[in-house]
Amino acid sequence: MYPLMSNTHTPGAEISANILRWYDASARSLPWRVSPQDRAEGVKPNPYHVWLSEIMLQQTTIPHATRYFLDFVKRWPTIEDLASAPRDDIMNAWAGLGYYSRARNLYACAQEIAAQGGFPETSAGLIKLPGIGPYTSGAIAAIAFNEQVAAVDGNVERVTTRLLAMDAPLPDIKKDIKAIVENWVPEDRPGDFAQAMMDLGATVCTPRSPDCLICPLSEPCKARALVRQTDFPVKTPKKTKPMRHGAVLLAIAGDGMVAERRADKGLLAGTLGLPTTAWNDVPSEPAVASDDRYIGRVEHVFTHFRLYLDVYTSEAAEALNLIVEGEEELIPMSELSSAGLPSVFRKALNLYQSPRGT
DNA sequence: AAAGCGGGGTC
DNA sequence: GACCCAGCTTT
Repeated sequence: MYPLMSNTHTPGAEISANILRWYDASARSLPWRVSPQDRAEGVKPNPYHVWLSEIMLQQTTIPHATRYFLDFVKRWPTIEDLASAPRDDIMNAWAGLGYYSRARNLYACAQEIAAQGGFPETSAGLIKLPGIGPYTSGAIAAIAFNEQVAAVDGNVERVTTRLLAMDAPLPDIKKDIKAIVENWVPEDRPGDFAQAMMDLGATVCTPRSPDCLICPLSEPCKARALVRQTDFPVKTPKKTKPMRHGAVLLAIAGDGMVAERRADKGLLAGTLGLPTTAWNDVPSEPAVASDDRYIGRVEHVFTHFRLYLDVYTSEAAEALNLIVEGEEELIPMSELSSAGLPSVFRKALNLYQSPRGT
């Protein structure tokens, strides 16, 4: 009846059986996860928790995202709570987590789901929602709704390209990997299988030093047979990051500091920002003489450039060619640490509050 | 297909 | 320094 399952001795069936056996004994315990034992007893994952964790974990490590996840579910226990909160509250709570379009899409997605009365329960329905792409739709559908679908993230790419010694570079073979892994997804435990593949990649089949001696897939692994484990996956080379330079103003007025909500598009879109100049490709001359109006310089690495930012106090305002983005707010100094500044501005603030050499 | 988009950890 | 991380969206 199921062509792919007609032969239980296919490599795929063996792979899923071995990895699920390993997962039952070695699954990581995570706040948003239902353990394989609990799942076997009928415990269902909370789709809201699965979705929220998946969005937070896009290109983000578990230690970094976990605190945010716990804060969010405590503050907004249901997706309806999240959907009815002010958008800036979500933006501020996301500050420091990065990739802020995720926060904007999180809010938009929550509102769509609340309006629909609940989550779509298929990957085809999920992928239409903002912030949910090929990986996340598969992950939520498999983990929360047991759809027989593959969730191919960086871990799964690594495990699969090693297992099959796939020489073609990523991201060209993303779709090939998805099609291959989809054939391994077991009928009865798609959610556990998805999490098992990710756990294996994160804890055993690691990027630099895979622990093949404890790997449940070491026997069929072609990369191991070739002793070329770390040659996979092959990736197209990345461009080197250019440098940019600019200045930021710490405008202290009375008991507060001037900040502004940044524009809805582009870098750090929708976050709370400090007044800043344009960020240029060439170093600019100091706006004021080296005196007490100049605090120092901070460095921050973004996805596609490295920024050097000179930090000045209020008195330098007229000397700087500041960009006016939105409506200014005066944030009380006592609330600044929890106001939702992204990391680059937090670094500038920290330099002022605890000066150090540059 | 390529570029834009954060931030922190590791070796 | 380079690489990695439960990638998505826009061009």
